Amino acid sequence: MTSSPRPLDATQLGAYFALIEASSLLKHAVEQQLRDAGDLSYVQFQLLATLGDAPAGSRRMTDLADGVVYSRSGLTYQAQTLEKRGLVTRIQSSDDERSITVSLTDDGRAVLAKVFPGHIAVLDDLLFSPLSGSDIETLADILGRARDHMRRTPPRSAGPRRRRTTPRTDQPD
Amino acid sequence: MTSSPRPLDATQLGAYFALIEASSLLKHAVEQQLRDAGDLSYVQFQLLATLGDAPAGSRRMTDLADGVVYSRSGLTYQAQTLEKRGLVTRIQSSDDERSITVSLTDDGRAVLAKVFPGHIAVLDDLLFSPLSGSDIETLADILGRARDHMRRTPPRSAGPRRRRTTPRTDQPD
DNA sequence: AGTATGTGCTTCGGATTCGAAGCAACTGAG
DNA sequence: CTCAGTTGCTTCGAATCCGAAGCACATACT
Repeated sequence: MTSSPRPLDATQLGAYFALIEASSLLKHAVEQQLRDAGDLSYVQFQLLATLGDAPAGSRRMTDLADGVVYSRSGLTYQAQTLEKRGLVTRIQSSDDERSITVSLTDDGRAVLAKVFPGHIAVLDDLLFSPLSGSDIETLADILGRARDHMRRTPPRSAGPRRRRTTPRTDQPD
Repeated sequence: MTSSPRPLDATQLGAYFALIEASSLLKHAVEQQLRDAGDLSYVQFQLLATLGDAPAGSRRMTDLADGVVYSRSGLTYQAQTLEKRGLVTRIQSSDDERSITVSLTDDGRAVLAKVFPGHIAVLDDLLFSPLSGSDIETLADILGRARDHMRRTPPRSAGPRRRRTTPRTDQPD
């Protein structure tokens, strides 16, 4: 069973490790900056930033969770925390009785603004400085494609409801 | 103070988000695979893999922590867990009385082997499949450079080891 | 040698995390 | 309308995580 798992070639391995290491190192550094610039955790920042980017500064809980790749329960926790700090509000959607709309408050925007310059500085220092303009373009392109692919690929073996996806080999459905 | 923070241009933003999102999505997916293939968390896998890669299948705690970008206390916790499961051993270095050498056991190697094929499958499906060979090469190159840069850049404002903390205004070194 | 500093690891306490289970509102088929 | 299945969110319990503090060995400076 553990026979030749078709080993990744060196390049693939290198790309994989570089991806994981780079993102970990970057996240770690950013986390520190955020911590002492505005007492925010990385997720919290991601949430505020996502909201700030949204059309009306607001999004549904679920969309937010998907956006930052987070568990729903985790998001509930963080949303409560952020609400307590007055950085976001949570109101029930009149449209959908069970849906909750999270919105950025003015305070939230303020914190975001306060933290942003330092955030960018870290990115410049750590991520962009050793790369050329075209490197960055290329990176955005390649990783963008990878991300899009992952976003649209359902979790392996977790899809209990694949209506099609499978060429009805045993399940006519 | 919050005046024009010199906004990142669209490409930079795109690269940054793509990096974070891609790594998060990938990590998440891999985590699930590892969980039900060998009941390992991502860090645990990283640790075993790092050890498996090491010359004698062993490393010092500190090096291990740096390698996977983890806190020391977190590593202590995981090392204990892995030791309890018999996947690694921890022995004091005879050389350095306070240093601990973590080594992969045969069981550890077995688990690693058991989990590896599925791990690679996930990588192929999610990360590599939408990329060309040269994409992967390029990715490895660019991210590799970024990672190396970050590894050698000390944490901002964490003052590596300024001898006196004071800018020799009174201390002529 | 003798003291100040540095290094390696663990313990401690508290914050965060996630999955599973639960609840309420929606949806679609009869 | 009514029932079964979904979907959106929260609660719960247990695992994990990190930084600060602590401890013991090592090294440097005098």
